[in-house]
Amino acid sequence: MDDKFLKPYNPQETESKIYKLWEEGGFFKPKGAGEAFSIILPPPNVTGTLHMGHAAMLAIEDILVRYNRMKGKKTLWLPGTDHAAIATQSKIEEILYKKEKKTRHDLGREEFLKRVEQFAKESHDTIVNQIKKMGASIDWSRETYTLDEKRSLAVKTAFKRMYDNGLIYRGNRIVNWDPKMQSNVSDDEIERKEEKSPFYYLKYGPFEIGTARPETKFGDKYVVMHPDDKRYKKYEHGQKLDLEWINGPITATVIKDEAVDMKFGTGVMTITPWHDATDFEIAKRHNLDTEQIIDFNGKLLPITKEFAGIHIKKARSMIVEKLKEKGLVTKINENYTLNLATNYRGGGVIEPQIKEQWFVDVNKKFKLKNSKINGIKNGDETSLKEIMRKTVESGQIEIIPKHFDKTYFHWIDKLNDWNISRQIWYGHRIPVWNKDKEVYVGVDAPEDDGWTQDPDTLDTWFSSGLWTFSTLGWPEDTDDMKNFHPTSVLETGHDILFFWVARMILMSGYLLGDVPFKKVYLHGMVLNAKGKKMSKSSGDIIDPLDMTEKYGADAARLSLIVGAPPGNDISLSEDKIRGYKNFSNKIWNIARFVLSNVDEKNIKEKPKLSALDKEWIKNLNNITKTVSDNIDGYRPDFAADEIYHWVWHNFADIYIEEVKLVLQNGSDVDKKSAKWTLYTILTTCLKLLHPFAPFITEEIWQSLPKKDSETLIVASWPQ
RNA sequence: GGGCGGUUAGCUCAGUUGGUAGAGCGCAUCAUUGACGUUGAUGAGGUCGGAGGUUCGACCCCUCUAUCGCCCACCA
Repeated sequence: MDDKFLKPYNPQETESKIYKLWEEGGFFKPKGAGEAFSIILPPPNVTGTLHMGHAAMLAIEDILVRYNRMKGKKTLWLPGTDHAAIATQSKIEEILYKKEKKTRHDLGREEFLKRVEQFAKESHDTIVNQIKKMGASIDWSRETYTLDEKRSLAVKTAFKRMYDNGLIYRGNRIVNWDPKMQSNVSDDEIERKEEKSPFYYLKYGPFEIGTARPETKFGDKYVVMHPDDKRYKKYEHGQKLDLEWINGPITATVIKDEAVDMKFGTGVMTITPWHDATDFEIAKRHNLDTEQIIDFNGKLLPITKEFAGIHIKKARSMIVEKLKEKGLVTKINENYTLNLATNYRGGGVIEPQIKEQWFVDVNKKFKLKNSKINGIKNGDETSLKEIMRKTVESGQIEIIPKHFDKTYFHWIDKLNDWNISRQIWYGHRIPVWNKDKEVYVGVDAPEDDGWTQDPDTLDTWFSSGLWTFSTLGWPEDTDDMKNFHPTSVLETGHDILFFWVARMILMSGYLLGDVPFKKVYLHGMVLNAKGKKMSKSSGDIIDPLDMTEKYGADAARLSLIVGAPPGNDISLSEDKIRGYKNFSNKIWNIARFVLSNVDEKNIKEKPKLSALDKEWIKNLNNITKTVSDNIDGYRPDFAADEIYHWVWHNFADIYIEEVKLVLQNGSDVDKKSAKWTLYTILTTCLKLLHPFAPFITEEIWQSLPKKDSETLIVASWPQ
């Protein structure tokens, strides 16, 4: 027996050594010609460090990858990082302002981007190190970045194809403008926050209207009511009314529209089409005038007269004062709660604005070439929405757990065109050039002079949408594409089902006529011991690096797997991780016991087995099947729990205790049988445990006297 | 307002095609120079949110209801 077993297991000493052994052995690269199994790593944002959610993701994916590799499949797990346009840029802007009191405009586009790149580089190195610490058996030779050259080519190619097909268009529409970020964001990037705000009732000629935002009301010259509202029967659509308003007399026009809720307030409202999506739709339907009241910095425009140049935050109370003086305020509800729209990255308050932007048309019909999508034949007319729906509806893509497909369909049903242009600097520049009235869209800049490129960048999810195939070399026709696409499974958090999963299905469906993956495994959020979000302010953040250092990566991984069924949030405490550290110790001591009682001559060939040992080999086969079935069924949580219990409470607590008696008092035949069986159960258990606890199992494996593979990582999975 | 989940032992949660409930932690009692004290054995503790229904039989299926959480939404 190796002397190392005389000391307790030391993960710190072992883990980096073992990881090096695997990496240098080239075991992370796909091997063989068999069936393929592929996972593309959801690329972590280069905004800092990994958290426990990432650790859980890595653990689940590594389990699937190691299991399939041991089963002999040609297994690829491909790493990468995400430039995370808005998230990264706002992070750098924050740091820049804190440290140097400068904005990005003080630095200029070029210098600012240098700073971002530098930060992204450092962040990348930290992240790669963390991924390795978790034991991820991922193929670093294929590492990618969403903003690198090949991915840029993919992005530009995709944009051009969609533009040429009429699926990308430029439109003057109402968008979600974030004055803080100085960019617009898509509907999905809006996070609504409840906020107490007074609600004002104002006299508008013969009507009473309500508003939480009096500062937008200057230009309101349309008064809208439901066509069926009997209270306002005497007013006709198009009727003009002269009335006194904030800055003097105006002429208002009556509009009848079904968008008005008769039950809300007085059933009458005025509209501000430039700064409200609903109002914009009403104005569009009736072809009404629109006028901007607030500029892109959040300051009032000259239409507001004496308030011009004042920021809306300051202006509101001043405007209410003026309204009061003029006797236009009828009442104020101080207990009103409104759902404030904010940017989910950076938290800026959204001010809807009409702006010219790029959109992906999700409803437009087009002919799908080379379709491998169930229910859509080659050359059939379809739409992006239909592709997103059919792939999941037909079961071609299976979402695990199942109930998320309802959420997914629900989202598709209300989906509007996807706004893909951003006014930020960090990201893929839109591949569109303008010269006078001419527009050029292409992968490369036009050759002749006088063209200027669109200053905007693309939504980060546009490039993420291509991720399963841009990482494999698309638009080139590579071997990796042939071998590994569609990928076997996408494993990610349920919080990015819309942002990412849906966009990948859209992009892959359109560009390849195929699905990007066969299964979507959604994991839950990692919460604190009380089931709440971990946060800096409550000081309960559990850091993956701290935990691997304190308890070992194997313990950290197990704590994130057991009790975490797909889709369920998991509450994590340090106690739980400590519990699995104890399990590591148990495994170590089982190995010590077995190896101190068994030597090479006992295991050369299979002896005649005692009745007891036959029974235990049968038990071993049962647990093997249970573990395999649960991993195959995408229940790694069950698989881990089952093997954990079996090893500890059956193998160790029962079998080893019985064997001790045999080794003391048994016949020679029974002793031989017991030694062989002990060793067989140990080696099989190391294999079964390997996907979950790769480091300690490999470390023990390295000291085994007889084995069917030099390294456990590529040993064959037991049948 | 719409959708989706949860509600099971003191705590955290399992319970994958219906056969009167399980784990971990905690608690109690006991063991001890044993491969491992990062241990082992034993035990206490639950009318499975509530009310109906289907069934020979329901934690599980159906209906209603309470409550918590999440997501979505143009109540100005």
